[in-house]
Amino acid sequence: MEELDPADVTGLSAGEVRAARIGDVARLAGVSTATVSRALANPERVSPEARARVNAAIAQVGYVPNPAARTLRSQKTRMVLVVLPTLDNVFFSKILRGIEEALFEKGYGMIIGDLDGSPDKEARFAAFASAGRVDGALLLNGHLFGQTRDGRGPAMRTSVPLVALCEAIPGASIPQIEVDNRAAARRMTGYLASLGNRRIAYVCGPADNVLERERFRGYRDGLRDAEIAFDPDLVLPGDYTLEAGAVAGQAIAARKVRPGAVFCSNDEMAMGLMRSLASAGIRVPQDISVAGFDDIEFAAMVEPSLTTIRQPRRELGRTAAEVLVDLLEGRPAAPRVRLKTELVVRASTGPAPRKARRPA
Amino acid sequence: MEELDPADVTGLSAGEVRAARIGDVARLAGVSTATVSRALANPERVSPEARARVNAAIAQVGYVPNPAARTLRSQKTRMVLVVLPTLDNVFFSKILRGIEEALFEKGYGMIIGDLDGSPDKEARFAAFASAGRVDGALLLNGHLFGQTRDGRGPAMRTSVPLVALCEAIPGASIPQIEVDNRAAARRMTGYLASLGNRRIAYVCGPADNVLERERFRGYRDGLRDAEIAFDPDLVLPGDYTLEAGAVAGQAIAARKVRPGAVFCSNDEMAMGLMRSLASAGIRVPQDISVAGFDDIEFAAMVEPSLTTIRQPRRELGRTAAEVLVDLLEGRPAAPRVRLKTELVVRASTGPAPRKARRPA
DNA sequence: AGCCGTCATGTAATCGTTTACATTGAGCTT
DNA sequence: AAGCTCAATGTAAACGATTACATGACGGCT
Repeated sequence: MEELDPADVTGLSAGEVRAARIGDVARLAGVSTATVSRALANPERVSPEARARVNAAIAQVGYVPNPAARTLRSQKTRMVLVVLPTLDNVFFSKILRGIEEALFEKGYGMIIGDLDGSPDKEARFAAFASAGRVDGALLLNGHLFGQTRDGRGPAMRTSVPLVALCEAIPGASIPQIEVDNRAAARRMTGYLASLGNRRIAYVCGPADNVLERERFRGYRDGLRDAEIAFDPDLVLPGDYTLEAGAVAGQAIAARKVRPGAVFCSNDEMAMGLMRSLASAGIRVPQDISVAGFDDIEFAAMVEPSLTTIRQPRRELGRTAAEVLVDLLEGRPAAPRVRLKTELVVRASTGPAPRKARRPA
Repeated sequence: MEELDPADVTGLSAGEVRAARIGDVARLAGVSTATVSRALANPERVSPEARARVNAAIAQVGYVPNPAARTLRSQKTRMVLVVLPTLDNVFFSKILRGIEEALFEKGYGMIIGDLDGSPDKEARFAAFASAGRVDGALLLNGHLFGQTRDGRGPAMRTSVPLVALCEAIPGASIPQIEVDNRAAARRMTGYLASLGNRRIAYVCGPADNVLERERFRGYRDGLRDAEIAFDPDLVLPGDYTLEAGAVAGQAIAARKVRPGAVFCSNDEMAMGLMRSLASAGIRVPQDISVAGFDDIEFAAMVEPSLTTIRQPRRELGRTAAEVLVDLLEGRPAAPRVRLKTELVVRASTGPAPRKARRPA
């Protein structure tokens, strides 16, 4: 263990009494503040000699531009607000990481807005954004950000560039980065059918969720492809939590005639469901196949490991951040990006049980 | 599905052409800008009549103070930087949520700094903080934030209030909010011993991690309590990831003489380890008991469910944020807070296997 | 030689607040 | 009635950058 000087343990203490300002640099370099500013923003507009003197002066006094002054004058914050339904969900963490990475590279900071199911917070974040504290926002929720119930956001004044992720907003005129949820769900349903299943249950996410609607549509597409009639009794409610999956699992376990496969709209629910089935003595995949969606880290680690749809989460975040920055810096931005998914077959799915198998 | 006007889908468009300024409010209310400013910051310092007129004017023009101007003048940003090792870890998400919650209530915003193992980023975040973009910082990493290798942070000028969480920094003079990792690990080790185990393995976190050192000490304390000699062969390296746990599990499975219990320094590793053991046909808890640390959500959902130490993660975040705000607003701040942990016994631990049992 | 465009630089206005200091008048004291 | 205090308000100077506009020097062209 290294020795530490408690007085300087933060690394943030000491040094000059007051921070150097642009004027200090200018004086030291023998130029005007305008030249210093230009040397920083447009080096090519300043003579090499002046530039060198300015850089030397900056290094000497350890000048760091004051962001508040910059923002006040230029109206640019180099900050992005990221609005998400909840921080408390592994699904978002990797996306966030992708966002953070990309923003960091471009010199932007990230401010997190955790909605946490509260409309209150939504309004406050919207006000925050439109008060000019950020240059733009990334929306990971499918709602119409900043709209009040009466359809008129009173705090909204300035137009803030937005990019939506994950839960595409239908008809919205803002760029959207998404995964083809519908096609992926269709593919998974088809795969479950190909195992010999005729009774394929579906555990839903929240009904008001745009992304969920897409997945559900994909499920129905897949049934149609396999010429299986849609059966509302095989659709169970859920809300993307482990608990909801557990509840759905209990419901299924309690049934007399069970589905041969259950497609859960996300991995957490699939895991909760498998847990309930195990408690009820139902074997996966011998008695029932279970599939999820998202491919979170734990999906490979549960017993049995979970068949699921892999989404390029980090990529999703990166791309969204890049598109937003393009937008912010006046470059043409892709209006809509679709990223590919992948069907990951693991141990939680297998041939349909005999009795549930499609007759010849 | 509700009908949307695509033109106003963002909720952020339209309205007045330019945002109202304090001068507009002042003119409308028939007072000076100073009075408006005071009515906002210290309502009791203006007459009730003036206050009423100001409030009416604010409502009428939809005035929102410009944060950059405010910050420039007052040197307060009402922003806090949260530095963490990685966003990509469920352990942090609940802490973050607690932080976000508390900060939000106090009217502060949160900026995320994901270190992602890069010293580069650390320096940049430190520069960011000391450039005055935040009022203070919350450290979820055990490092000395902002110190460069040579011990002198060149970008560091101003002293930024800090509060450390999770990985306490020994000898540091900043407030620390922590869990008694050592006592908790001791307790768990004692519990495993009480099941009849003499050979209790330990899977480590990263060696340079302060919190890890505490847990390891607790493990040794626990061995001593049970009068079990410390055996270095029973200590396996790890880094808090699922993969590291899986590797440790393979190592253990390959041994001729196996431990009766394995205490993993976090839940992810315990889950990876159980996965490997299962693949090797070793039964948990009949052949080996496995315990984790943290009690992440998934701990209750794996098969078998995991015995672990519950940490009040959200509370941890909340408390840290509150202490920091106290510090920022000049109130006396608690120099050190210790939160209680809880031993959660689930299905992954059970009586030691016969042959491993302590003689008489 | 005179004119003009270009380049490098400087001067000073500007961004929108907060707040130190000044001013006013009302109410009290002596 | 003069003097004093205090509350309420106003005036104007910061805060620290960016940037429109002005300036001067230089070189090329006619």
